Order: sequence, then structure tokens, then C-alpha cells
Amino acid sequence: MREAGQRGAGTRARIIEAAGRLFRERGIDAVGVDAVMHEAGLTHGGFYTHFPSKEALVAEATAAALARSAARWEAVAREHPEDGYARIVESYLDPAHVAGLERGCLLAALGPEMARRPAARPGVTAAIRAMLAALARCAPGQRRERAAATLCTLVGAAVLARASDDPALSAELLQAARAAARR
Amino acid sequence: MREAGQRGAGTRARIIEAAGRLFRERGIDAVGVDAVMHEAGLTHGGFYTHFPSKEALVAEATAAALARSAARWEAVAREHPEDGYARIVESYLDPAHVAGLERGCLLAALGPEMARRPAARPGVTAAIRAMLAALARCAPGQRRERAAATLCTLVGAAVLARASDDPALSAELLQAARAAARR
DNA sequence: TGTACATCAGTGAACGCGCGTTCACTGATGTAC
DNA sequence: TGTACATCAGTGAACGCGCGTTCACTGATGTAC
Repeated sequence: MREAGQRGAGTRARIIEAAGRLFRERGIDAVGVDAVMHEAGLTHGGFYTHFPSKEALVAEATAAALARSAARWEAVAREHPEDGYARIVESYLDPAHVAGLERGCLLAALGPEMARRPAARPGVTAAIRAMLAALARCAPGQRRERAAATLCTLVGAAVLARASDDPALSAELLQAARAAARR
Repeated sequence: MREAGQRGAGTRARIIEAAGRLFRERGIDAVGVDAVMHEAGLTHGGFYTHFPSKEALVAEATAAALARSAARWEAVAREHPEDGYARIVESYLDPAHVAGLERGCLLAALGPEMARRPAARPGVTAAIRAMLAALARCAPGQRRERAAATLCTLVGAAVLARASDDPALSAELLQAARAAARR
């Protein structure tokens, strides 16, 4: 069960990844330490070997998921200087991204919950800055302002498309967001 | 304590209003039936005289708060056919609205949480439609598409501005959203 | 290389607490006469 | 108008349950000799 030579290294990373997934999928308050550990293939008692509290895990897991998204945006911006902006917009508004909540952008999945968790806000702020910088590197026009507006549009579109009951309305919102980002 | 001739009518409305406020402020899972009843000036036991479950209150209180916002937008659109669009955008992105979470737009305060609550989604969907229709009545250009994109931008801006730790970054996001809505 | 001991990641039972919900009761209001 | 009874919104104690956290223990791995 334990990888030779590492004394359980990797377990911590597995807990963080499981937490990131479950939090996005069900919401932070709806996911217990128990559920996270089970998802990571462990029993709940061992949790405190790795983290001092659930709140510490929340801060770390959300920051990690956000840093991952930001890194992806940065890679796209770096590798596609001409159409990086369009690529980021399209993949964000792709119905598959909107549907795959548990692997998608944490800002859209947990934004308001993050605002209420002081311990998690520094990570969120850093991620917003990083995503903004990546988008600004390849956005058209007033790059920085355009990047900020587009980030707002993307996050809002994902939030609303997920909250809506009606697939046609969700599709309309995503389509309008796409058009606005292009405009 | 009880209004003559109404046998406690108004109590139900008071519970709904208190719940709408507390849910937006602290998040739904973080607010107990106990807290809602106390905010409404009652003891928790009486809750089930008015609602069959907390989930029923959630559906009703969120729908009521959303319907109120939608009605306000409709009133603005009706009374200000020329600059209703600008008025709605400005007041939504006003720092006071963003700061006053507990009385602000429920989509921005609880959007992702709503998406996870089947009982609440019909109310959310209806509110999105109503707000969209109000905005479209006074939006410039391709009215309907413009309204949908602007709704996304407004909600995303409020979510991100609240989640960010850094007032300057929050202000930048709101400013960029304002510019995009005008563009 | 082999043996004895130390370490510590992980186990699983147990804890106290707060939550959603239930229920027997109260007492102010409404109704019947 | 006054009295007796019925109603039912609201009270507050109690319930079971799940959560975050603690802790004594286990057993595989690493280290010392």
C-alpha cells in the first residue's frame, strides 16, 4: 500500500486533489473530512497527520486547484501568442467545461464560498491576478481591461449556465458570453 | 406581539426575509433553522408551522429574493426606457451593492450553491429569464444577446470582486466590467 | 547480511457539539351562544 | 355584551445523526549495530 522509499509521500497530494474535486462538486460545507479521506482511499483518522484542520485543507486544496488553472492559462498564452485569448475563452465556455464542474475552474464553482473564507482568499486573489496576467498577455485592444472584463464574463457565464434549469437558456448565456468576449 | 386580526400573518414573510438575508450573507449551509428563526424574532420550534423542511424554506426564500431583484430591474426598464440599461449596470457594479452582499443580487451571492440544490433551480431559472427580459428591453444593439452577455459580466464581476482580498484588484474588475457593458 | 529497535503514516473507536426535526404544551385570539 | 370553548401560532425541551477532532494502537518501513 505504501510506495517504497517515500514513507507515504504522495498521500498528502492525493488528499489535496480529492478535496479539490469534491469541494467543487458538492460545495465545501457539504463535504466532510471523512468523505475527502475516503475519496483518497484512506480512513478519516489519519487526516490530522497531514493537516491541522479542515479549514487548512480548504485553503490548500482550493489554492492548488486555482494555481493549476492559472498555470494552464499561462501555458496557453505562452504557446499561442496569436490565438491564446480565443483558445482560453472557447475552452472555458465549452459545455464540457461547464458540465465538468468538479474538474473545472474553482472560481466559478466556489467563488461566493471563497469570499466567506478568510483563509482561502489570498489564494483566490493570487489566482485572479495570475489568470488576468495570462489573459492580458494575449488579449486584443486594451489588453488589461479586456482581460479583466472577459474574466468576469467567463465566470459569470459558467455560474449562470450551471444554475439554470433550462439547457436552452444555459446555451444562450454561454453563446452570448462567447460573442461578447470576441467583440 | 401578534397583529390583531391576522393570527400571525406576516410571520411567514418575516422568516422568508430573514432567511434571504442570512443565506446571502453566510451561505446556506452555514445558516441553521435556529439562526433564521432567531433573526425573525422567534424560537426555532415554530419553524415547522410554516415550512415542511429547511429545503422548502431555501427554495422559497431564494426565489423571493430573486423575484424582488427581477421586479426592480423590470421597474427600472419600464420607467427609464432610454437609460435603464446603464442604470441597471451602474447600480449592480456600485461598490455599495458589491459590499452589501446580504441585500444584493442572490445570483452573485449564492449562484454555485443554487446549482447544487434541485429544489431551488426553477426559481433561479425564472429569475434569470426575468432579469434577461428586463435588460433586453433597454439594452443597445443586439438587445437580447447583449443582455445575456451583460448579465454574465455583472454576476462574474460581483463574484470576483467579493472573492478578491485586494481592494484595488476588486475595483479594477468592477471598472473593467463597467467598460465592457458600455462598449 | 541479519537481527532488534525506533519511527510514524495510517486505523478505527470515541468525544462533544450543532444541526434538522419532533412533540407536548401554552396562551392569545376567534367563535358560538 | 359577556362567558365558555376551540383553535392554532409559537415555545422550549428532547431526539438522533453527522461532523470535526482526538487518541491509543498497529504494522510496515528505516536505522543501528
